[in-house]
Amino acid sequence: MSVLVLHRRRARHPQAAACAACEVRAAALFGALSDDGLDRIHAPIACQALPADASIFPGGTAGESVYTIRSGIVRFERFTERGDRRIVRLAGRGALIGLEALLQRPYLDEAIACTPVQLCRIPRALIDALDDRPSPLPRELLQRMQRTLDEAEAWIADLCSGPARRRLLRLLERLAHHGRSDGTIWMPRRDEIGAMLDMTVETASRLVSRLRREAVLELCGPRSARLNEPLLRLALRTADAD
Amino acid sequence: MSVLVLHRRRARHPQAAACAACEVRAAALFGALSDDGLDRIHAPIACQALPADASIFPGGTAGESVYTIRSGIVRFERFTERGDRRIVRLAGRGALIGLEALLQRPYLDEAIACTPVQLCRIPRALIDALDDRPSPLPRELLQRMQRTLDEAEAWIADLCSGPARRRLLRLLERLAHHGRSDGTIWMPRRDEIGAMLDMTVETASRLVSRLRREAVLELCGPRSARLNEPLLRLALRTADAD
DNA sequence: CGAGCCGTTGAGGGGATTCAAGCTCAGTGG
DNA sequence: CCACTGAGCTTGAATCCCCTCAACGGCTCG
Repeated sequence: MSVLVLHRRRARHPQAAACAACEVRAAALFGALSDDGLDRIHAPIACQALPADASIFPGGTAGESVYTIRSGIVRFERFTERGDRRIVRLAGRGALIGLEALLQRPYLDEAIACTPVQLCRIPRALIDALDDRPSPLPRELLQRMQRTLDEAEAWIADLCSGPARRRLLRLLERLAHHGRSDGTIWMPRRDEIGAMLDMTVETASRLVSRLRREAVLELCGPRSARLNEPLLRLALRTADAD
Repeated sequence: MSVLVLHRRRARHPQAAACAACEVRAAALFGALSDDGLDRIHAPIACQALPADASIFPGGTAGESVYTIRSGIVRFERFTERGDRRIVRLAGRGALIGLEALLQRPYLDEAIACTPVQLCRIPRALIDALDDRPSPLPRELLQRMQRTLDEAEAWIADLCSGPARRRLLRLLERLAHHGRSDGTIWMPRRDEIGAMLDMTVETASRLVSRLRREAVLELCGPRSARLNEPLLRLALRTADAD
């Protein structure tokens, strides 16, 4: 790993020149910045090369940098609620990873090099300095998009893994969070369950019927149901145990 | 559907008052805006109520508005490459949907009301007006996050659906896009394939071996392989046919 | 050389799909 | 009024895909 610490000069900033000349610039974050904007960068950008299987950042830790991938492939790993490993994303050349750092959030997943990778590590302070107007809207938008992305990855981890019964229980758990004020939830049609959880209507129907017999679920109306949340949690724990 | 067309007044803008009083304001987009920012809004915001199963916007069309969900649940549907329907996301109260409009992109998925919903339709021009600084960075960031989200949803649609063989073929197709200059691709270990596609190492191994016998794939080195792309496409079409 | 990781292959069982039939219920028209 | 119809849900039986458990070979290490 080589660290380039660069200082501001009269004429043109050397890091700006380096980024302008960077082969992945067009695809990378600063491709959208003018040369003038690049000149304003005077914080250190660390270029690092990592071997395959090296961890770029661990999941759950406070992020202080974003990274652009100059070459190689990076995967994002997390553990499902049940506890087994799941890869939820791949990122390749030109991708900007670790965006959580911009929002002062912990990294969601562990990022691991699939192949040898070359990265540019960009401290958060640097981007903050480029975006110094007190403008709440972009930040709010970024937070929202980040949350949406979080949920998409959680969907992959929770609703696309394991046997059908567990996926359905996880879905019901989520629907409970969107519950109505009268304690009922939106109950999808069987084919909608199938489209969410990748199963056939028959399987969905069988599983729902079974949950009904187990009193986890009580149907009230065509697209409405009532959950027995303690029993749901119990069923989830049992399904996770094995 | 009721449309509120509001005009600027001397004192405080009525839409600003409406948004300030909105019950979901804390969770919604303009929660982060100051009252002063809200006063700057003078474009029409349409509040609409839709019944269950109504389409909010179709997939693939140019988006002109974002929406906040005031109540209800919305699902996002698309069709997998194979052609069957897949629900890739759910959004509930307070969520901001249709962000593609801010980036002048077509909506990715069709958004459909699961329950009766109440929405606030916010024209793109309104948000653009609030963010009038010519600042390339936030827009670039938004685009990147949007692309990441797109890929996450495509992952759900392609890599979490259907039989194991098809999921593996789709994965290989993606890895080909990240191919190295010498024509080889990064070949994941069998347990990594398992973590990406939710299958066991044994299944992954069997399928890889079979693709090798079919000459779709040729292993060269421990984590490197060469694809026969015509055969890969053929295999994909065959797997999609049934 | 034994230990451990990684990949492969086999046998058996279980879970999900497929194919099929029957059910309820709302809407329709004779 | 009531058969008719179709949509949505349920259940059964047979099949098949994938998982589990198990054993084995190649390979790199200490």
